[in-house]
Amino acid sequence: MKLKSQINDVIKNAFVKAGIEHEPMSVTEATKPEFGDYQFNGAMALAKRLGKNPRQIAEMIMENLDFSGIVVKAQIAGPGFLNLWINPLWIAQQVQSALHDERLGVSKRENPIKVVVDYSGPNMAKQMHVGHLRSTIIGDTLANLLTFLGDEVIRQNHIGDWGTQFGMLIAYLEETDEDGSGSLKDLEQFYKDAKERFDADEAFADKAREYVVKIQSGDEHCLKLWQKFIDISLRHCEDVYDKLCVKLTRDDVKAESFYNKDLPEVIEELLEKNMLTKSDGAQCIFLEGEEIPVIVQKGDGGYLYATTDLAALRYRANVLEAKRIAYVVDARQGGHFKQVFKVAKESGFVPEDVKLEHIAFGTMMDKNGKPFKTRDGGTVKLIDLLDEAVVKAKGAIKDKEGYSKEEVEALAKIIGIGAVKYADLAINRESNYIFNWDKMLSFDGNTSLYMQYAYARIQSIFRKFNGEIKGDIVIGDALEHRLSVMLLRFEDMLESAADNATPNQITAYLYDLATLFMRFYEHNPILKEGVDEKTKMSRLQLADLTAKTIKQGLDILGIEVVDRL
RNA sequence: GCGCUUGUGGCUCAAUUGGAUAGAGCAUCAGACUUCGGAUCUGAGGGUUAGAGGUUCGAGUCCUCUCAGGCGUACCA
Repeated sequence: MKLKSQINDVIKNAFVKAGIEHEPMSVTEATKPEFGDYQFNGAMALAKRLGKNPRQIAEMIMENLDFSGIVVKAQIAGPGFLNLWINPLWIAQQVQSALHDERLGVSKRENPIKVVVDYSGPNMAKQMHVGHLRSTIIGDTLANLLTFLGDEVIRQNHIGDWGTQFGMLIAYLEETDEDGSGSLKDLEQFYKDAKERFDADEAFADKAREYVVKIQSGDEHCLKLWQKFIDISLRHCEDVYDKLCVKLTRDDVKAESFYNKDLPEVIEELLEKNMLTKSDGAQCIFLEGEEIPVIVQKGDGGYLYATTDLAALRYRANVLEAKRIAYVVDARQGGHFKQVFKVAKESGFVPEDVKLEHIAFGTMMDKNGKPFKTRDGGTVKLIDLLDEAVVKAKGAIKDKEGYSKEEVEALAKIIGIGAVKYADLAINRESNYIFNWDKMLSFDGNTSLYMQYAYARIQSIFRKFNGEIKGDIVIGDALEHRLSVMLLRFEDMLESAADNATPNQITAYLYDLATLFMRFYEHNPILKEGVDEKTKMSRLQLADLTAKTIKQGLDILGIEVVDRL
């Protein structure tokens, strides 16, 4: 249900009837209930151009409004706001049809496009740490969202599996534990040990350097070791993805090394296009208005990550045929992406009509606003953080007696992981955010627990009712009206969240919806005595669609619901 | 130095992309229960949106300057 565009149509027709020409303008949601359901502010904007006062224009529109369909009432207010009320009968119908639709009335895109979402991107030499959390879950949410809306989403996990450190790592692997079963349990420790060995023993260091060259030249033995190392490291990541309920699989992995064969071609094509300048021995692209060049080839002939990113962009635009490519990467790399995108367009690696986006996000901070670290100053391993979340969630479960031990485990996982994800997704992704266990595991406020509670509470109504729902929805009062309109806004909200890549729009919506439902439920009894059958049935259906919408919304965020908690 | 970015009640965050009296939660205070799950609901206090100018019918949002923080600044990714 594209509610907004339906109301826009009503306005547009009024403009046509009034004989006013104008570029399309959209209504917005009313800021207050007294102002109706939607408002149109265009009269003010048009006033100057038409040489009329805004209230006059608003009146012209109002006189030509069709009040026989969606809109039943309009009112001019203030300098020229046109407040609009939606027909409750129409709303009731729409809610009912949404309830009987698998997609809750959300339409599939008429013109779906191929979208690449690049996210997570762990480094195979190290364990995943908290820095990967945001990319992983924001990216996954965006991918889920676009998939739900009907786009063809290609998830891409651009893992870091290439570079000089792998020479050292595989040399150490060969020396200590060639099958990798034991010492690689903790990658962080493994890396530390290898580095120590590297610094202490000159012979080992030489071997490590030699192995770098050998992998790059395709030496079979070294490649085998390398592959083993990557496999084990990737399995660590998959444990994390699994715990996080993130949908990334091995099929989504396109590692850095995948683009190795393309790198010389990238340089060659840039040469042909006359875009390269040699500076201090390195191949550079100097962009207009940019002080620092993009270096694509080092003085020693080696390639850099800008080169790989260009190769990846080329692949994604031409082979994968993506029309939108979204990089969910830390905001600090903004400069890098700005430049690389520019080069990609200017060189023709990516056609003009392909949309390139850097979905930037801020850093995770501790309570004191400092970057999130362990007590002794190390990076926090993601897997440890998630395990802790589950332990803490167990403490939050009130009535443990009602469940078996396994049920408590399962519940704690859903609650704990959901809390971590929701807290992250609920804030504007571009700002840094402060990580706080107590806040995220609270039942109050805009948290996953509040949402899960709201859902469970509605399920409890249906357990108690345990009958067949029939009859029509009737909008009985202002709260039911507002709740219904909120439910119908679902698609508009999702579209906006998808366009801007802003998961916090989803959480904000869900929170508003749940809050509104709680108020509705407090004031409008459903199963209590004295509620007539028709009203009961109508309210049950509103509750049903609310629960389904919460569930669908959380599902897009990759968060599960439970019937009881 | 240059560039990017942020600054909103005590705290954590919103604000439909320039719209009406800047909204929530936490905390504080005051209410509502023989609970359709009170893990709820109703209400109150708390703001010169860092500061100063400007643009216009209208600015937290756009422009300029100042102050304060964060980040980035050519052969790591």
